[in-house]
Amino acid sequence: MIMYGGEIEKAGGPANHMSNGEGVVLKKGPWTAAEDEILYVYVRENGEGNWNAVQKNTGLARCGKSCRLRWANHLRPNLRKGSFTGDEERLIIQLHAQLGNKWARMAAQLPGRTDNEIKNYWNTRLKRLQRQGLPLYPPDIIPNHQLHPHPHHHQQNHHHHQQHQHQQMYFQPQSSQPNTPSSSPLPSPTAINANPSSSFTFHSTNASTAYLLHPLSPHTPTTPQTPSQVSSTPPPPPLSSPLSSPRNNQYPTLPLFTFPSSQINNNNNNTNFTFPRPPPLLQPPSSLLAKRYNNSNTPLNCINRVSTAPFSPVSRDSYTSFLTLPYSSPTAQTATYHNTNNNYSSFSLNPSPSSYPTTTSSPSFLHSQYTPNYSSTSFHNNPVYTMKQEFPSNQIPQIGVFNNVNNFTDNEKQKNTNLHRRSISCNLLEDVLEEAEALAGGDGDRPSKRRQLTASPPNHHNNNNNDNDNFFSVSFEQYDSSENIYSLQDLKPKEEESLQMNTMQDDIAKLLDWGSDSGEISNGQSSVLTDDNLVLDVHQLNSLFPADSTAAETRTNDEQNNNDKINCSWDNLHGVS
DNA sequence: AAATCCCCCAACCGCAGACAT
DNA sequence: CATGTCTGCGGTTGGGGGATT
Repeated sequence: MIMYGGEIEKAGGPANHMSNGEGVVLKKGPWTAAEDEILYVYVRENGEGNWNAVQKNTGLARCGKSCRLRWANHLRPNLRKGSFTGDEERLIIQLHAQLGNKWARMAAQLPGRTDNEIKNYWNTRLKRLQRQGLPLYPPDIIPNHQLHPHPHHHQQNHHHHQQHQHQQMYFQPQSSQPNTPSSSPLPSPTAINANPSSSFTFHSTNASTAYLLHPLSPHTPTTPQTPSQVSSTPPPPPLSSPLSSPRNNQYPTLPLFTFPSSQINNNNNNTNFTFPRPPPLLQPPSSLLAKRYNNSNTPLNCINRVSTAPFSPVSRDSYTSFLTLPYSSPTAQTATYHNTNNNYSSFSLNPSPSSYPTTTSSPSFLHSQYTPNYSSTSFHNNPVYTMKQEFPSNQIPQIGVFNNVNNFTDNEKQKNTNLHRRSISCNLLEDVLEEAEALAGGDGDRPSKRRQLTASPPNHHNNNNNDNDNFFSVSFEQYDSSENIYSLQDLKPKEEESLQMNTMQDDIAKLLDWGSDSGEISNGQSSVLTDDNLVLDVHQLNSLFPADSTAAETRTNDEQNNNDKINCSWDNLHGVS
């Protein structure tokens, strides 16, 4: 096997290397373009997971952890690079106030962002504010630990003595409960939401913030509700079937940050409001996706794994397929909402090429003008690279490149199409399972750490929008801004949904058998836990974060015809790709 | 112009949980 | 049940580069 070590000789001395225990010298330090290409191609072929096998199968002189990190932070599709937007920053602050240094969980709320990015951002911000003597949080955000001090509760990883120390050291101006350096100032997420039916309470010192989070309530009010009303009357449990999907129309999307303060009732300056735990996010039966591979050095191809499962879970083909298949007009898959200015914004429920930021730099091998030679010798000899070996920070694969790399046959495309059809119908079952677990009093509310939030993006690459596809067609075009009501159209009739339920009885039974199982899947995003007690509806986040505006700049005319609106792809949604 | 500071960010490390054997 | 492996998370480090002194 040819070992590719990048620029070992050039880049590093002995300190830049380590052994994998089998005499293979593994490289450390910055990744080169060639290494990226190897990793990218490998993941494309084999899916995520089993990272240690990358080195074994490709000769890439990188440890599994390094490969995983590189993929998650730089190579995976739909990464959103560049500076945080104001909305993102605001959300980060809010999330940090609620979650503390739970970067991965915060990243789950910021489509396309990685935990590392958020962590870096926060640490930088922390440092700056400390230096300037400014408070960490704006006056309208009170950190959760000040509202729900659990001085005796230690976080799960309390061994991290440094955790939150900065905040403890600094952010004390309003705290009546001193935090000792050894105790986490933040309530445990588990403690917050130990009860499946418990609600998450967010406290805000003004109505503005409350309003921002109002849409998080899945119980869309039929009449305008002031934050105080929301606070005083905890929403009742859903009257409809508890077997609900966050993707269905029960929980329409409202923009979180687009409401001008003038429209907000400012009478209540100290608002507490409560919203119930959101419906479970979609995830396949975890046992289907147990990321344990066979003992051979060759990891199971994800597609093969999928094909043997009763349902089609999500795998890497969830993105590769939509990346490689022709993009079709999202006619029935575009959800449009009015904001309060009566402007239209929209996002597409199906991933579209135009949803990819394209003006940020990308690994050169991902660009169409670069035709890599995939022979290992070319990797080794590296004769074709003329670009700087190390990428800049913003590296985003482009759709066109994937098309270049993926020469899927028509049969393969059809296979992917079918897989996604099944994925779509499977997602409802997964929700059913989740809810059933919760109703059964199991610990479905607290999925194991390894159970990752995943669902397949509805792959509308064919133009035959059959019922399965329409299942995810949600249009918010009847939002009445004057009453803050979202009416829904283009929805699948309840009866049809019920029929689907009935026809899936047997499968549900199977699923229930798997309920206690635990596993993990790869979602093509950075790690995302599913036991969020503050999981924002991904639709809401989609409304929050329209695709990188730069994407629109490079769209082709045809694409613009199809997507004359801002698009966010499913793959931008953490855990839903 | 050089030194220093600061910001940004990629990547590493250690640890713990989940799972397989 | 013990042990080993894999993975994910959070904390930390160190280099590059721009701004400032």
